Amino acid sequence: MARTQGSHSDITGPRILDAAQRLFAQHGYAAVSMRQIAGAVGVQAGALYNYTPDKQTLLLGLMRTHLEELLEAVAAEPAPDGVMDRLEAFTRFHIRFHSERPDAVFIAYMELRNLSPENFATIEGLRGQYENMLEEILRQGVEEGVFDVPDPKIATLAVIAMLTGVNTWYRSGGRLSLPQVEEIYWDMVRKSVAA
Amino acid sequence: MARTQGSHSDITGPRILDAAQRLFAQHGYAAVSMRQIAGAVGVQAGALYNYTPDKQTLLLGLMRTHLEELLEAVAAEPAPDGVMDRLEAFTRFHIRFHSERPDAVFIAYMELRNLSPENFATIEGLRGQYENMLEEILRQGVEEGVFDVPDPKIATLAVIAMLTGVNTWYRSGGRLSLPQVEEIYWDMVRKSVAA
DNA sequence: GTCTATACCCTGATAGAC
DNA sequence: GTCTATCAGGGTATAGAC
Repeated sequence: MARTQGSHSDITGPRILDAAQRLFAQHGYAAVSMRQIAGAVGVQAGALYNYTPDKQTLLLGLMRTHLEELLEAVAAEPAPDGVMDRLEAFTRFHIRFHSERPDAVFIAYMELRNLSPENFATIEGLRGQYENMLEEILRQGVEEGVFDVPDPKIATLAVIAMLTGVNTWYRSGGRLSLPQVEEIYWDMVRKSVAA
Repeated sequence: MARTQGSHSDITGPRILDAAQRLFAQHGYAAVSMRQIAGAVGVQAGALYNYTPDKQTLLLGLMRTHLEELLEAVAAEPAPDGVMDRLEAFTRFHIRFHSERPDAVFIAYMELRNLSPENFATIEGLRGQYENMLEEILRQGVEEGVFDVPDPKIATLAVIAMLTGVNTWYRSGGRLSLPQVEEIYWDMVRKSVAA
């Protein structure tokens, strides 16, 4: 049933973002209609436009929020002294943070095609900032002789691809606990860049 | 200009598949219309239905063909004797095969959501066959004491995620040649599972 | 702030002429 | 085998009442 009229801006806004994130992750941005999102929230399609100028901006907002939260969270992590400890902290942080937000991660990787060139550049810039943190760890480790990778940039992409791959199979309550997953991946990351 | 009537089944069929693969990879399955595909081929939308019963079957065909070709190609590779050599062969084959088919790979990973449950099961079955080949190599290597991974299944997924990640950045004619890429990744794979 | 109503366009798919 | 024409439905976004 349609609700009666009234002011709900403070709760409708977040509910729209939640519904859009869930639906975009499940069916894909292009396959989800504004009517579906509105239906999930319990309003009519037209009401969505009090909160977003258009569908594209809704997507951009989700992706930017995700990446900004990622950068804030990684900046808030305690940074150990040694490069090996920093690599371990990064690895465990990445797995933990990403496994907690499967929908946002999925969208941030899968829906890049639907961004305008400027918006794409914005998002890629944020992602690049995150990647640079790992790259810096690897570069310093190579300098110190602790790591041995022929190309820190490529090694960065390889490690991140491996770690983000956790999201394709990990489910809370499955065969392996998250600490076990962290352990397995940290073991592989550590060895893969070892001197 | 529209072409005149005539029989072109032998060339139109493959051209439809090529156009669909390119467009699906570029914009996403849901964002591409049958009219766009027809336009790229140079026919009217109705003509597509001489070649596929519907859009969904077009997608399934692309994904199944890709995975069947993958399985055929990996089966046709010479299999070395030792597990270390087999892992190296698998690594290099994977990078080479996937880098040659970026569009098909992209679709096979990104459009799983758009498959019906039965079709999804089919595709996942084929993918599982491929993954099992790597898993077998790792299991045997662990038995022989050549590799040390706590969980061969997870290690398989981790290695494949890392290797498939090449497709997100590698471009022919870029900074690194494919043999150089193979070398970098083989180095990391080898170490990551090393005993 | 939400509703209803609607403009306007595009969608997948089909029918029947050629 | 391809065309034109068409159907029924759904797409984003807006206008104006309340």
